[in-house]
Amino acid sequence: MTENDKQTEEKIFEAATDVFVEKGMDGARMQDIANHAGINKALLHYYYRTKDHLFNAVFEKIAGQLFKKFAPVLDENLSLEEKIRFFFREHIGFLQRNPRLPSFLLNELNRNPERIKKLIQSIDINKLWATLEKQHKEELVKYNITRETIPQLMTSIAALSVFPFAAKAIISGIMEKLGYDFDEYIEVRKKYAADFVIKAITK
Amino acid sequence: MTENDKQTEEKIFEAATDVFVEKGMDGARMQDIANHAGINKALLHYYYRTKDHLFNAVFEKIAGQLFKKFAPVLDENLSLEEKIRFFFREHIGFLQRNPRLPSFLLNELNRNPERIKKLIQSIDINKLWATLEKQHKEELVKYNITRETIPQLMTSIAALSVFPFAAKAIISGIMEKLGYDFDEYIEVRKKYAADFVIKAITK
DNA sequence: ATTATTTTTAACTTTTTAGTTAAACTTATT
DNA sequence: AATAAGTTTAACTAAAAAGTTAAAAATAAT
Repeated sequence: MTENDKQTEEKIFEAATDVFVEKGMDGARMQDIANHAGINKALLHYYYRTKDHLFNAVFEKIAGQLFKKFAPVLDENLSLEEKIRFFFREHIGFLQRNPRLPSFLLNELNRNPERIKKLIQSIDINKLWATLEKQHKEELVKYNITRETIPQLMTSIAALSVFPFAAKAIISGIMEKLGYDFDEYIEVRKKYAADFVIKAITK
Repeated sequence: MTENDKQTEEKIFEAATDVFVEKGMDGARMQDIANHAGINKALLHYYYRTKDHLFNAVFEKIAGQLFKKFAPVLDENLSLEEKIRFFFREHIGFLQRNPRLPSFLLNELNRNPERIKKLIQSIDINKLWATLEKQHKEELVKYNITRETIPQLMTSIAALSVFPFAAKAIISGIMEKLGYDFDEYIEVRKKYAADFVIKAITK
């Protein structure tokens, strides 16, 4: 009963996640989601009244997942370099398991900027900088990191991790042509990106 | 007559570009395009039989524009460092004028990977490497650039330039919250990204 | 002026898709 | 066994959007 409820509700949710992530809100079809879940449209609407409801549920879960990956890195008890390496290993690892999330999220956010305010509430850059300053006071002098350049640095780190997946279609196409494998390229990238950033910020 | 034809055909094409780039193929409406062009739907179909025809025309032009920006940089008579600075200035400059292209292109390519083969034909990485090796034989010893790491380096450069625009909605949201301006952030980025890369690849 | 071309008007068809409904059926609960 | 909840079936409505049509009006070409 309640067990069963959750089973099918989850089946629906997972199917919806797959379809929305692949096709986007506009491209997704309720019938397609029902098929993926192995049920019929009537039951789909029985659980989620409208496409919007379903989409919002999916979107918020996904957005939460991706952003939560960023935050706790700074709290680890590691040196700055180790944190950077840790971040790329974990974050790229997460994206390996969810390669289509970046493209999906970036696109839906660009189309619907209202969604962003909610997400941004959870990010407090001032606090982030405070943590960084406290934990790495002595270390920071070795690096070209100032309060002014933090946005540039943060977005650069995000870019190096996220972009290969956001542009996966093109990059894997080029890789294939060169006889390389996208998955290998990504595996190598965990270290390359970390080295790249550390080198770039070291005085 | 023929003059007029081109006028309205261009009007349509520009309107279609605007709408497709903003809404994507699935989200765009033919009626909306007609309105933007200041004409009616009948005339729109008179010039472009179907939505698909119109979209393909728009997509190919845009994709061509963006990729052409990458290639000719290497042919300039400049040092490697100067080329890197030149690239970020030019490429980010282009994206400043066309901020929505990255999100649009990445998304449509991910949804429709067949399109990619056409685009990739125009890129010849082997030739690119040959040019690089020839023009910078002596210089290259100063840098951590090998044939093996070229894909990593190239995608990193692309990432640093393109990602801020692909993620503009989020980044400008965060900037706003911090009292910074996205446009200033981008202006600064032309130099920051160049310095970042040069520092990262210098031995 | 006349003819040809472009453009508008406005109603129309067709297709696709979201969402509804009611009845029958199945499975779990008591 | 009886009741309730979950699920299917299949036909349906309503709305949105693509695409069509034919006739009238405006504009350009000869």
